[in-house]
Amino acid sequence: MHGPAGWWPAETRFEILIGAVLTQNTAWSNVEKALAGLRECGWLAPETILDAPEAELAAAIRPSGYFNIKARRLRNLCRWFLEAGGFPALERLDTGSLREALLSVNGVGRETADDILVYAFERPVFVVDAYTWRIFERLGLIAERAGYEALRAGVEAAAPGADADFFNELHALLVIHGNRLCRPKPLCGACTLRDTCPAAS
DNA sequence: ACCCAGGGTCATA
DNA sequence: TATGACCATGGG
Repeated sequence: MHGPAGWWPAETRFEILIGAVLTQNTAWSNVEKALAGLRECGWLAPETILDAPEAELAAAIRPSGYFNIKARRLRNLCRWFLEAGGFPALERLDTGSLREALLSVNGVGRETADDILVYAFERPVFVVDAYTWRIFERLGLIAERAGYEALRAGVEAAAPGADADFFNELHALLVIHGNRLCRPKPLCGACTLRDTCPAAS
């Protein structure tokens, strides 16, 4: 009914890693502006980002907020990515090892790591974010604030055999419909079902 | 003027 | 382990 969401919005695979950092506690509309700034400078690949002066890098991503910190985090991530051998080498790691490697980067926390695992490496991982807590608590699916790992592993265990596409869509829909600024379009008034209402599709 | 947005690190207790 | 301060922009 609501999908497919078609995540992650990016032109290249590495751009997903960049977007995952830029969107930390930030509206995606602002991330798009920052990505456009990077695109203008030709700074969407790890080599070119590392080659850029950090102050200018920060200026390019200014609209995404926290630009000084995020400029440093992007450089940390790029340095790690190249030193690790890029996608060909990283793809050979099992999901647990790859997750640990991502978490070793200063600026990459659990949610950012899991974003990258699902959307750039197509691993079956459940991403827990603020919307997940809000929605799961509201639905009574969790009694109190369990830890991040407990909820992630719990949902993954509850969906045995689910592939990366499943977790891709699940997280995307939780974000899209958990967003207070993204209310569903109202029905036309004559209709009672969204499926059949021409105004709300 | 305020609240919110696809978090994470660091210092402190 | 668990809080709190800090980072900072743009739209509703």
